[in-house]
Amino acid sequence: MPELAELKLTAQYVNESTNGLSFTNIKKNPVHKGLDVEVPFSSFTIGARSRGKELVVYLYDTNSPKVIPLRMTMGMAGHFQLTNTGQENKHAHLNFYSSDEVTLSFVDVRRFGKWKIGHEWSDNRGPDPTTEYDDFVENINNNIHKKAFEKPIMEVLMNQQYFNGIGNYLRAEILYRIPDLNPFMDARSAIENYPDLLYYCKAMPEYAFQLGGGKIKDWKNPFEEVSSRSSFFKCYNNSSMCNIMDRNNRRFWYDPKWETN
DNA sequence: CGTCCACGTCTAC
DNA sequence: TAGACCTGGACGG
Repeated sequence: MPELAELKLTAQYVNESTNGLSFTNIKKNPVHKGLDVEVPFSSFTIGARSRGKELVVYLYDTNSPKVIPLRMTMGMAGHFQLTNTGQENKHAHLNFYSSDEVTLSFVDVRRFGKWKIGHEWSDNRGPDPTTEYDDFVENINNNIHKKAFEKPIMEVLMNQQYFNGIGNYLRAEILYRIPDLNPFMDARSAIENYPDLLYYCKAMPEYAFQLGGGKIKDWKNPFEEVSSRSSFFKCYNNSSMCNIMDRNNRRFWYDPKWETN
């Protein structure tokens, strides 16, 4: 999916693009199998926050202090787009109609994104390593004795219970930035012996955010910023690096010096 | 034309 | 631990 940095940019985009707008209803595209979203307010404003790979859109009643959260994930390609009403994207699957001739759409070509009204953050996902760093570290330290940390660090970095927001490109770029760490080392030893590792789980997504997001083909940066992709991607999808399919069938990119035969 | 691949979960043997 | 869920771009014949 869009990973942590893209989620953060998405929340920022929702907030900036809908500033001053008043919404009247939310409609699901009938081709999508997801749940319908009924908003019991005749008029509402919206605001978004991200935490790891989740996004919550808050719906604020114009006529009362009531607020309803809408929990979302972006799947592999989900993003938001503000268009003139009637000009919505072919793959717009949730449309937030405003009374100002514009519509905010959740656009998701592959329809892997999900949503659930009335819910905030999932409790099976850990703290955000960028905005809740101390909690993120504590959550790992409190659980590091568990069996989950006996797996290779390159796999454990994708476990959202502990590394909420780290995805396939971030794990590759994080591990590549720690030259002495063998990415196939068990996670417990890796975390105990390479204290930089947890810090990089905060620093790398923050860096990607500053550059305007990962800039991978399926994800459209809503700000259209010109970012220097090459300064971020040193390993992921780089043909001079090695890659293998991991136990979860995701391609892991890594430094050839760790090549396993 | 066809096959493979993609920033992610999910649930069913 | 496979698949299922999806579309579309890249690339091969």
